[in-house]
Amino acid sequence: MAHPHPHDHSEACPGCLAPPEAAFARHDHSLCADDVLARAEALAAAQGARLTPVRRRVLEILLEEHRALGAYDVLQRLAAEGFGNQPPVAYRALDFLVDNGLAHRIRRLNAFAACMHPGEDHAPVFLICRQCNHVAEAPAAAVRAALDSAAEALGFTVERSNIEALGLCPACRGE
Amino acid sequence: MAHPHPHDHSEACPGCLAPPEAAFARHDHSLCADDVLARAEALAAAQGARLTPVRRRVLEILLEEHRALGAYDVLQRLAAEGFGNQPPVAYRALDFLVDNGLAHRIRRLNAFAACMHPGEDHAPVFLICRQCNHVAEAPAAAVRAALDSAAEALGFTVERSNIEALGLCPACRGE
DNA sequence: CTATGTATGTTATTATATAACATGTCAAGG
DNA sequence: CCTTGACATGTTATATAATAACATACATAG
Repeated sequence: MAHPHPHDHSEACPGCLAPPEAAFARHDHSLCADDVLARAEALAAAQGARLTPVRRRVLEILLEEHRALGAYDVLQRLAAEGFGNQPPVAYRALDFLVDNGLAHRIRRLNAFAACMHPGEDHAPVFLICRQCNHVAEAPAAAVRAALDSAAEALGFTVERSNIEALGLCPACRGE
Repeated sequence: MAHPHPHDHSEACPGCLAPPEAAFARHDHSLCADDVLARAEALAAAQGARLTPVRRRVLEILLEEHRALGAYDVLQRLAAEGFGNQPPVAYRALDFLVDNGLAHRIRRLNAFAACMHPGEDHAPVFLICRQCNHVAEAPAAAVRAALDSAAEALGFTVERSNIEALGLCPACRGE
């Protein structure tokens, strides 16, 4: 985690949490990003999903940024790089990533974030700092279990869930 | 719960769960609605919040319907009844209700639902049936506790949260 | 090669939400 | 009584987010 690197971020890093404790701590995000990208590629191959240039690029963009990005933010980046500049271009790529477990949609923000645990079949919980807008993907098997059992008590079967929390990250809390 | 009443619904009822088990069961929703409305009024008075005609009407509309309503759905109803017919009219009333704990926003649906437990300081979890679109507000102290502890492990303080699950309600699961 | 499924490009439209300012209402203090 | 200030509502306009529908390209199995 302490490593010389051309792309060394000075801010806290949002979604990363190779060790969960590091989610909001300063660290070299590019290492996570590289790792995630590699795993995403392997995963896509394994699933028979085609990680085409646009899709891959969108994932890279999500990984670069230290927060969730709106579809139109992504689109702007794509357009600047010679990809299509119409909304469906961004939405299609984002939908693909979400459908294949490579990104998450954060409904509270109308935004998207790269998944930091592709292929791990995790139950993501998002912690959104209202101050600095950083987003962390927290491990939440326990939360998901509680949700399942609350639902089961009512005879409801959970297929997908989104669990999002707004609050203060450690850094902003300190101030 | 088995009671003669002019407004006796034939469908399952969404948000109600005086006993939680009844959430998706058939029951006379109008009793819940009346009760909730009365409690909402008391609550508003206690908080010094003004439950004006539009606001009250919006709450009634939310209580009538057996699912979450979009702001524009509500607006349409309001307009038909002689209230303003511009988006801010609906959004302001809805925002008021949400801010005062009388309604919830369901982000997955871009919609709003009346709170079935006004004033109880509950941690709402929403169960959304993808088949019939009914929405239930489940008790979820355990879920919220799990979320808090997951967040705390990362040094994150949760202020607000939205926990939503998509799946199949008992009725639709049976088919 | 060529047919077929999938991906992308493009135009247009729909859906959701808010900014900004004008007008009205109502109750507390003069 | 009246006026003033806070809050609520009305209204115009616009911002932001998402999708429908169709055309074109492109890869790959047959």
